Amino acid sequence: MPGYDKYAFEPFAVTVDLAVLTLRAGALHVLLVERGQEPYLGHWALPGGFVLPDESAETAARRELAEETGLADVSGLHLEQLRTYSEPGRDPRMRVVSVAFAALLPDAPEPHGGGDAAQARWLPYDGTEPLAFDHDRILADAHDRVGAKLEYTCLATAFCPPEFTLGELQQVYETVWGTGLDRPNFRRKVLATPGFVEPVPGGAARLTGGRGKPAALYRAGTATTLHPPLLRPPREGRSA
Amino acid sequence: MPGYDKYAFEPFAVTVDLAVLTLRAGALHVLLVERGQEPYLGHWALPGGFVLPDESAETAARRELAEETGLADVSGLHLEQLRTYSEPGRDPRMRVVSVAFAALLPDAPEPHGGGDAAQARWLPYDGTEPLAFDHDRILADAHDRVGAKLEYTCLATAFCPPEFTLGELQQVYETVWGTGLDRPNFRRKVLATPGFVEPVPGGAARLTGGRGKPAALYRAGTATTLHPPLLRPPREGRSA
DNA sequence: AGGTTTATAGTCGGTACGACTATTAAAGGG
DNA sequence: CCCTTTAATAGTCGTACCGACTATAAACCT
Repeated sequence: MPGYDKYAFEPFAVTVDLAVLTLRAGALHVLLVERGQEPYLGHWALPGGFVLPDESAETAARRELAEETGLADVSGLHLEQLRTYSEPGRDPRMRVVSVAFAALLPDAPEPHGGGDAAQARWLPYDGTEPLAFDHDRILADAHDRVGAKLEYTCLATAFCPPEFTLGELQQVYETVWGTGLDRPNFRRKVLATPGFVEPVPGGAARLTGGRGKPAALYRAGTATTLHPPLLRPPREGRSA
Repeated sequence: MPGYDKYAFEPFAVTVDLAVLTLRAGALHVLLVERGQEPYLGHWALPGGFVLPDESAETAARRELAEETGLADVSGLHLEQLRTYSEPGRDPRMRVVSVAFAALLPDAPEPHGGGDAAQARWLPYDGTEPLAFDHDRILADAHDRVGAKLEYTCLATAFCPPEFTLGELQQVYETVWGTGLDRPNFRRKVLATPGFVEPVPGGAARLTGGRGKPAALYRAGTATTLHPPLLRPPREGRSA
């Protein structure tokens, strides 16, 4: 290693942790794996793994995403770096620095333990999961980040299939934020934002399994940011 | 290392890189160090260094910040993790994963090479600096992040001394965004946001060295977020 | 004193958004 | 087959907020 004193630094293990979020039946779900060894044996944890020698953290994250979800093609999925967790004691065995990512998926099938032996499952997110290591904090940070980015980006479409209704898009906001939104106002706002969604030409209704008037279908537009933003309703609970 | 196969991972060097920003004479400046060895000998680079065995990245960043600026107390300065850069080839010597931070300072004295031998200097930021490694990208990301956070947080006060005028606060926005703002409107917006700033009781003027009516002094308030946000004027240059 | 400079106060019109009502198009039940 | 139910879509109204602009106040300079 020319140029570096070989004792000037401590070598670390570098891993990625993934907060994989999706909407299932109107509720926010997160992909978790059950730990098969100590520490935290039997606890739920975020999927993740080591960064390989020739990988960037982003590459490793996408590889892990494919392995853990069992999906054939994860190239189109939204993957976003959250931040890096590096507290000295966060893994009792050794010094591990973990780069955390959030991944957003349309409703996906139950994973059948792709690469890893440990079982992976979708579990509903309620903000109070006790997870292994500092993973509950990572998950909470992921939720915060996604909720904030819904306000000023077009990120919500990452939770939707290629063609979706405005009602489904609204469900994304309501589920992530945990609030209700007025339907006509939401519709007006989304349609008034150029490039957020564009109508599917012949898009009458999807195969109508439901009651009521079938909704028109839309695709994600080309815009990435919302100007002006779509602000979530201010919390009533002003603490005194 | 119980529980880990000792060959399951590659050890990495973990460093922190700092984009230290300040306002000097109405222009955005960044703290840079001149490299004293290959690679990039003689190039400007962001200050930074290795994360020590018992440090988190945040702790290492604040230590480096103190060393490089030469400031006695950096505990009150705003320090924010940007993201982690981990491309395999970003340092030609070895595998280095770097956690990048942005630090915001009120106008600070010229650093006199605190801990490191390499000279550190404030240089004006114009967005086109060719820096060592991928530091120009880190710096651009820092600028983007700070500009975005000015919109929906009270971050601007981190660039100001403990007591400041509204004109100085406006200068922060104008300098970071590179746009002009209407002074009465800016004033109305800031004062209408509860907790953004609070007036200094006996705060007439600062030692008035300037011409014109002396401005009232304010301190940073307790609020951290701006609801509704203070949006930057939309860019006119809609590319075709 | 008069003019310059900068801070502060106030006005006015347009846009956007929250709350609400009305209409339309499907499914289902008697 | 009509009538109810359900959900999507259309439209209205008042207000908060924001951009653009004008007016006043308080310092300094010559």
